[in-house]
Amino acid sequence: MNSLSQERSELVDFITKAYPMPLKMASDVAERFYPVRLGKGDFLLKEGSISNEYLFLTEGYMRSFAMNPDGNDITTGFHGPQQVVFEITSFFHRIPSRENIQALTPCAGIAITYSTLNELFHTLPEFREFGRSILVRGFSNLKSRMLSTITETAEARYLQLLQTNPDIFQHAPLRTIASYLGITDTSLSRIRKEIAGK
Amino acid sequence: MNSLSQERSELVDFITKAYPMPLKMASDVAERFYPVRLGKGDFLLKEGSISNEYLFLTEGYMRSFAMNPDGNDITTGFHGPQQVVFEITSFFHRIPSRENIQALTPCAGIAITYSTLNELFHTLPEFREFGRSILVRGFSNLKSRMLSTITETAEARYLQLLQTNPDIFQHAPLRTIASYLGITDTSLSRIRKEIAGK
DNA sequence: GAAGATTCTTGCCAAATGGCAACTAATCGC
DNA sequence: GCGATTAGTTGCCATTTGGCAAGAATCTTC
Repeated sequence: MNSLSQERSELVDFITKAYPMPLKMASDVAERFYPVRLGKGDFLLKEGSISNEYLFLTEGYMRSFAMNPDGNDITTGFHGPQQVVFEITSFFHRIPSRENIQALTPCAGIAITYSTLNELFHTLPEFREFGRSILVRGFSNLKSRMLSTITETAEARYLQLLQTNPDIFQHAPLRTIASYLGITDTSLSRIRKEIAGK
Repeated sequence: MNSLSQERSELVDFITKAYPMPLKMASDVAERFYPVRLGKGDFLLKEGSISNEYLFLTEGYMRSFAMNPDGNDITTGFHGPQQVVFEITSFFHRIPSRENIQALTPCAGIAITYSTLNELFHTLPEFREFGRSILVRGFSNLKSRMLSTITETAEARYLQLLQTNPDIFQHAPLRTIASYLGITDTSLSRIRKEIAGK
């Protein structure tokens, strides 16, 4: 596992790539992040509580999921290294989350709390641009996922996920991936069989 | 049609509800918005150009849509009075939009440009909180739409849209609503027939 | 108000996906 | 390593949705 200072240095890179700012500013920000370690299956966030950590993941994979009325869990997102992980609605509105965030593998990262993040936004106004860029990126990704969900077949979406996010297939069970794609595990199994036969 | 000053006053209300801030600040912001009028069918944004207006719609209805490879247009969103209309990816990344935004009815609103918005963010740091709240709201809505798209039947999504956004049915053709729901106009027609028979 | 365009509906059949249950394969805990 | 649990596959059939084309209804436009 990387040392805390290595993790902070990764974060500085990440911040300055997302929005160019003085290195000193990015470093000051990174200093405020504290280490977070999660075992496989551990929760970063549980349904009903308020998302209060803004986590920069450096190692491992996580997923977000919601329970639907029938009691099935629906994967709403996957998260990997070099990504910011939190539940936006709960975090910014300060309301209980309807989603869970759970480690698929052992995870390492560094985080800050909601109040520290706001303090940073306040003392370093330029840093808000980073916050905005994370929001915009997430929003854009979700928009394109939405479009592909309503226009493409499950097979096409599966192939696209395989191409853009191959790592996930090594860490998440297919049942989980199926729900992310909006289909049942049975259907995904058949789609894979169909593809394999080609 | 409302006067410009009425529109600005609506915007002040909207801003202070989205994020509490001094009335003076909200008024100063609203002063910078200029009127925009669109006839039915007019475009606020055309695919390939950069979304450069941050529009607060006061009257009328619009839709966003993307062309899919087969040449069909897919509605990605509907917009009504008291909503902010722009294409986030293009606007903030300053890249050509893959979406169009078009007036479904005659529309009135007030707008600012990208550069004026940034200028306001710079001179009134607190106003950024409003910008953030608009992003978070849009993101949250899209997340819940995404979840319902992958978990619910087309009929359930139709009924939900009918309940949460009934106005749209008076202004948008069903074909347009069908693509928003991720189904064909044929299927929507059958779903409506099915519901009517109950 | 008549011709033309657009929108909506319907019939027919095909394709995609789901539900359930049985079965097999892989993994976990001890 | 072994029993128990979890994950993945498959068969059978039902349901949902799509594709296409024709027809009906509605709306533009002159």
